[in-house]
Amino acid sequence: MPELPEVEVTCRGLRPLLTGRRVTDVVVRNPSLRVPVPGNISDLAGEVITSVSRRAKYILLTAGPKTAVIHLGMTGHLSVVDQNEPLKKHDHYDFILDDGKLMRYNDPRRFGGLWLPEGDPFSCAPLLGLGVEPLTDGFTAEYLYSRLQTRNCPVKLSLMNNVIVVGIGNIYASEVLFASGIHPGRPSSEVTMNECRKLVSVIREKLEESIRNGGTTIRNYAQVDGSRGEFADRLRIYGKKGCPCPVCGSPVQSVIVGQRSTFYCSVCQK
DNA sequence: AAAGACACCTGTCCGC
DNA sequence: TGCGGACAGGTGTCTT
Repeated sequence: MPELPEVEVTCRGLRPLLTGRRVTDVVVRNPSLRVPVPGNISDLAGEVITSVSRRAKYILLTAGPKTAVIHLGMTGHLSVVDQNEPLKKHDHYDFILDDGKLMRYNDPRRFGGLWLPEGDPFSCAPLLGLGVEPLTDGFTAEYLYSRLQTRNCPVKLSLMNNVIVVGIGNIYASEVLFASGIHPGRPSSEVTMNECRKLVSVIREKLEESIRNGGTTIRNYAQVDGSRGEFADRLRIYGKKGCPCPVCGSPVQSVIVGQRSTFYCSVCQK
């Protein structure tokens, strides 16, 4: 599923298609998601969408006084299509729009979620306690260093820990550690201040480069218009087990860290 | 408090 | 061709 760049690309694709549109109805076809579609989602009907934004890997869709919070899980996908678009397997819900189109959520693995919190959306369960956004000024080397100092888990897990920094998932964790020359299994507390400087700058570069390229499509992910994310062609280490390291040529290694496949070069990363 | 295991699902791919 | 097993972009919960 989508990591930060894929969610950001989805937001940017949705924004011009949804902003200013009235939601005339909400059709829930299959509410069964990891976080089931709430009954009050139909409260959105009649409201005009005023903004589409993102916090971590959550999409925030504000309509009138309400904000729907959408998570794509591993395989969730949002598209905006004509109202006569034929249904596909795993189409879960539609927001019907006043221009003859609808926004449709499809999710084969059903790991996604949908919330319509009462009151301040940032106070609702999934958004509470999230760490810093990596593309904001608050994400500094000093901040990262201070958070890594107190942990002994592998640095890869700290980068994927939403309490520290949000939006970095399994693909980008391997990519940024490779680009920073840091072994994914290194204890977090042994990462130096200089390495944190490198990490912060590489994380910004990689996420922004991916957003510019429409995100990463390995299997399911697609942009709102259905096109693939071209950053897949720019991955340097993720999924490259046995291939020559793009820097030194030695074979890319694969190891399980935190129950997730992890890719690294044993020569370039220490 | 932190880390690890596991659960939630379906689809796809690979080896036998 | 069929079948079993491994694996897939996330995250919440339970156990150590």
